[in-house]
Amino acid sequence: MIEQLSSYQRIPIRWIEKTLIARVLLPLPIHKSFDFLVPQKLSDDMAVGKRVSVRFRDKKQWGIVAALAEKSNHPGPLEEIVDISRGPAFSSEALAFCSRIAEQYLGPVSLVANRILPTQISKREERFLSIPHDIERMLPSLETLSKRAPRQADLLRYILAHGSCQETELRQQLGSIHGAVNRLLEKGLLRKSSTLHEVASNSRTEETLDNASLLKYKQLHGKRVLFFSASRWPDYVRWIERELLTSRDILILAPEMFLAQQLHSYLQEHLGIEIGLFHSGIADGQRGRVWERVRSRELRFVVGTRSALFLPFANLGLIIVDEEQDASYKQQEMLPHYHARLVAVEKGKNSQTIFGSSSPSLETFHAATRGQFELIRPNNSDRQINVRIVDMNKEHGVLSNPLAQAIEQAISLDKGSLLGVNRRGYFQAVLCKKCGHPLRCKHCGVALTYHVKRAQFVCHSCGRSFESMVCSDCGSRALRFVGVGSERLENEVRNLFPQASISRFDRDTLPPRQYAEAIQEIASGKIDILVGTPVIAKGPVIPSLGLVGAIGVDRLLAFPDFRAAERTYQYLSNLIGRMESGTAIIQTHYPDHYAVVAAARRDYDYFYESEIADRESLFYPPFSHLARVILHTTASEALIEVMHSFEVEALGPALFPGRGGKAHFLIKGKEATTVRSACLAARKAIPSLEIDLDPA
DNA sequence: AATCATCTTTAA
DNA sequence: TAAAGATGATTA
Repeated sequence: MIEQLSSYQRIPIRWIEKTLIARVLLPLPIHKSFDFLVPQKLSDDMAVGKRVSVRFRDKKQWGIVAALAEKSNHPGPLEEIVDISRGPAFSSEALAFCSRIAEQYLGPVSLVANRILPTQISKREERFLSIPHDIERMLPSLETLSKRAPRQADLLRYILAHGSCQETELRQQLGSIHGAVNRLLEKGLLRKSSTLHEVASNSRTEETLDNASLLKYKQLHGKRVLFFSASRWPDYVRWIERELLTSRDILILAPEMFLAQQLHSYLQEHLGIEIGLFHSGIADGQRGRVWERVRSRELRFVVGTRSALFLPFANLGLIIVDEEQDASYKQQEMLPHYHARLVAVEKGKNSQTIFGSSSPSLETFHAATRGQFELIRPNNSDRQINVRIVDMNKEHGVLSNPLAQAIEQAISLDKGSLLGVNRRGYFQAVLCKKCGHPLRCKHCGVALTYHVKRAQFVCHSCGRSFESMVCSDCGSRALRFVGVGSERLENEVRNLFPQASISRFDRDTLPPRQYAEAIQEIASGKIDILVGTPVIAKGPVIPSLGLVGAIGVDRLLAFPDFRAAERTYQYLSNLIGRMESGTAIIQTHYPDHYAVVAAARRDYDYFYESEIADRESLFYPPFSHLARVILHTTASEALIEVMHSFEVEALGPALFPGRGGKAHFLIKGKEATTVRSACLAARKAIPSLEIDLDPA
């Protein structure tokens, strides 16, 4: 109170009376901000990027301050800001960046900014758990614990295997651990500290850090690099080590939560420093804490998923986007529909940007061949893998003979088998009975989908439909519908190998914990056969594997999307890449398809050459840019009208399966800016238009 | 997004 | 003709 009075006297009257106005972004899907008065008592704490509480439409609402001004254009009276949050806030640069991205993707800034900023900040400081003694002294206690307290034993084993880690990581991997941690701390078998302590273990470090043969690839020259390599993590460690010598910030992205998690513990283990972890699976309070520590520059190194791009880094020196080809980098459901790859390039304008991949996306590789990326491609494919394509036109049943035999052999050799099955397609794929090729749309080359209800073949890309079709390759009228689900496969495998232990997971979104468990089980030999959906293809090598099987790839290949072949190739090569040495078997009805053949030969260039030619002749990315717009069928005419005045093609309308009255168009143009401005103009004419630029 | 005013359709 | 339904503008 006294302080306030004294500062009162120092400031001349006219300054006090000058009103301060805050432009506030409220969590509404509209493209404007609302002005509020900043009361005198809050003016000291006020800053752009802060979260503030206001009365809006007679209700309390939280919003974010977009700007401060002295005058308002609003004719009516202004409400006062009620309070300023002490939780996470944007730095003004981070807010500007967020606005720029939202605008670029034509999404409402107000909604996007409010979604990106965490709401709470956890007060509890994360501490590191480590082991105070050396391993020999721990072993007896570990044995006694195993009998009476298996939970505590598990925990110790995890730390012994992975090195010191944070409590959050342990919780993600092992579940609820609070009690066990406290008891171990009481017994003095565990140590808690605010900095990362190295564990007295000699099992780590040597395998990667002395890999001198790769040293020649370790110097970075360009701002943008495509690092095309099957094993990348050790090189990341090198590059990060070099970057750590400067005082700039580091951001590493992984496509999925569980991959971010794995990469995080790998890097923390090999670098021995504290690294932040940021993804949507982390509790909000903890995310808020990471956010604030980044903002205060206390934390300068974060591993996370695409949402980590919006963290308030002040001075990014290095961005690594691992598995850059992964489709998860595209934000599909929520606004804005950004692609993390493009956002990373934008964010990393002044820093080193590295895209890492074992099979780069066509766009990125194409850009690299044109000199837009420096290509680093070590020749390190010395794996002993024997790939075999099984022509399912000559086999019947779910499991082919060669695959069944290979599984039997793997079991007898005590090696694990990984069976990937694609249950992703909701609709049936249509294949020609004679030549096994999928039916394709004559106009866009995209695989057709059969709609049972409408009894029509529909192209989901351009909206054209056909009553009947003949095979575009051989002219045959005989068609077949294919479909193998993971459950059916699991049953089949159980029937054939009743003595084997089999595990399956088929949800696409797994808690990282379960995923890690399943991989751990097959790595340790606890299970013989693991059946799973395409997620199991993602991740580093599992050493104990001796067999990889791909079942039902045809669905991926027949997916109604121009990227179907690319996805198939990537999926297959990732799946095969999880194995160090052994046999891989691909079951397919079209064994001659270039995506299958290229994956089997482990020949990226062959795939690239075939696919890029297709893309060019059909005018698909990277030769064109796309946007998908969703509207009510009645507005179709208006949309076509608007599109006429731009140099774009409007393909559609394609009716939405399920949602009545809604349809989507595909907008295709040579330049990204043309497509964007065409969509912008279209939204002016049709306000309810949903826009997705660079759709997946 | 939620709310309120206005215009349109619908069933008796 | 009243009531239900769709549309549109507004929010500070």
